[in-house]
Amino acid sequence: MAIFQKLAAGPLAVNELARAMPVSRPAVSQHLKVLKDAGLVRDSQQGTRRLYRLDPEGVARLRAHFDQMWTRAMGAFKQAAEKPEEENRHGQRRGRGSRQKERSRKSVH
Amino acid sequence: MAIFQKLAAGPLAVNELARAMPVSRPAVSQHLKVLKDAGLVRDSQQGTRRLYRLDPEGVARLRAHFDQMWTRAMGAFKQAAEKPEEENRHGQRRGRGSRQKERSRKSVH
DNA sequence: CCTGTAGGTAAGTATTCACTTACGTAAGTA
DNA sequence: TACTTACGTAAGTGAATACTTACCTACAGG
Repeated sequence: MAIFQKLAAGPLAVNELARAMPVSRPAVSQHLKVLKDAGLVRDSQQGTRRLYRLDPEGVARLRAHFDQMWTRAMGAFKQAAEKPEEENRHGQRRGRGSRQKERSRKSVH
Repeated sequence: MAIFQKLAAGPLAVNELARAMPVSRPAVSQHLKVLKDAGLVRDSQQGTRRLYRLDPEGVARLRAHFDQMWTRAMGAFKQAAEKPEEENRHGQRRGRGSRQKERSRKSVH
């Protein structure tokens, strides 16, 4: 997020980013790779340096994704608050005499 | 996030959540604790069970936080795109003859 | 009371993460 | 051609995370 926010101010080379942060340059490179894979930044060769900048499209996509999540969450929530019937007071019975003491799924150890 | 989204559909007890997930009940409890500390969910005793539901206020706060981030980022970005002068073509010179081979800050090991 | 269901918490462990150092390569520059 | 700056990537490592099992307490019903 720190990198993301710095890039918001304009394109920067890896070195410039790294110099303004408490971590090494390779660390920054690795973060940039993740951001790039996520489509949040783009890079361009610029002589021997490599300029990174935000990718507005990717950012917009992510933002939309979150917005949808909040909206969905609050929408469904409000709806559930209006009719507090249903969705409750059920579901305790276990599969008929299943005596297991709360076992895990998964776990193969 | 999975828990969050399930809760969006309405209040649920820990058991009900856990049954719908690939992890154990205690794991769910721990996540709920984190969500609660973050102000995203609230809980209420209901007989022997404990119902968890989203906390609209906390959710709204987080949402606002993100919105602000997107807005700031894109705002600054757009502004920087309009005047592509400055903010570039500078910053390569190192402190005059500093011969260190790229050292780290931090690292005390 | 005694028993069974619900659920929080402690302790231990495997997995994931974020960094670091060490190299290796490309592009400008003398 | 040799040197230097800028970067990416591999390998290794410590710390943080996300689980698991094992307990322990609270409430509800017979």
